[in-house]
Amino acid sequence: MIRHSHNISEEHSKLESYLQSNGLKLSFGRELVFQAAIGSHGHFTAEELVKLLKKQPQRVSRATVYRSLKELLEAGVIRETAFGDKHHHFEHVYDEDPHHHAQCIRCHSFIEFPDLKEDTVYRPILEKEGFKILGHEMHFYGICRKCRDRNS
Amino acid sequence: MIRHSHNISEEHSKLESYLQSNGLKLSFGRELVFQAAIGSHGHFTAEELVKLLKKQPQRVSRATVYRSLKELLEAGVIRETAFGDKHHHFEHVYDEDPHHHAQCIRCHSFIEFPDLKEDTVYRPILEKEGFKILGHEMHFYGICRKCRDRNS
DNA sequence: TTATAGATGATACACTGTCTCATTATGATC
DNA sequence: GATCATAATGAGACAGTGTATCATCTATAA
Repeated sequence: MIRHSHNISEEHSKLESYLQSNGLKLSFGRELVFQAAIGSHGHFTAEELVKLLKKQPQRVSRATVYRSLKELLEAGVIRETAFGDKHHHFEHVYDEDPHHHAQCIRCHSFIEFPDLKEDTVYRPILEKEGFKILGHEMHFYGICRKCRDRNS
Repeated sequence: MIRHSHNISEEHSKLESYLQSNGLKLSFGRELVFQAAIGSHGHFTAEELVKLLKKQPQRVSRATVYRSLKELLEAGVIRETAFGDKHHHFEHVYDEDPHHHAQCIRCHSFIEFPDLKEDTVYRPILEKEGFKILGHEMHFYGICRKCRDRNS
């Protein structure tokens, strides 16, 4: 069961209103980065988009990809998922069920599980600090079933 | 209220048994990295330890620091905390109150807030998957007060 | 003593993300 | 359409992080 709480044009509107309220324009480069991000499945990294957008007829530079990703992030179109490695990981919000990740510290595989709104406990605390929450992620770490079996 | 669920020699034993079961020796370099990691407060990055250990009379190289940190990680003496930037962050397990982080996507500063056991909702789900939970972290991202004020 | 295996440091390296700057595009106003 | 101000872009330089290599050193066992 996939919840279509968002649709693409809704996401696009988010971007547009973010751009407008910051005096920015919906340029061709931004549009392409938006399309690439929305068109992705699962996670992607900035560098993956860079490579992807270098292949296209209408090429987009690294600088633009990084800049646009930051905007998409602030606009709430994508969110950052924090894994323990050196890349920034993103995933888009559209058509995704909110979910979290549990990662195995041995094989680095991860499993996803649905969001159950556990974050509500913390929201008042952060808001009191003046922190504007754009999103959150639960990150469990441990040993996955395969690695446990392998050991015993 | 600080929970002393661990003590230093216990952590040291963890390291020793890890080394032994992997045919490694408790060398002077490893011992120094261990001391530095355990002696730290809050988070630290690999590079911070590198700088710290370069100042000491008994100098330790970058390569050794990175190697040893990986071992401490697998031994369970330190854990990785996932921020969205390009550094690996660590913190040691000994003598720490469980807490979480909210990070600003503009200035990368973060605030900490105490753990409120929100994870209990998810534990049954993960256990059913055969995942052995070693720990978890909540990671909020957004805009901090300073950066919000700066904009308006 | 010798042999073996691990430990180390120096260094080269690849990669990620940031920054600058000169150039180009955009769009509003006249 | 011409002009002007402002934003957008790409190229490339750059700094920082983490990895890999390799020759040398150390420790331990035989």
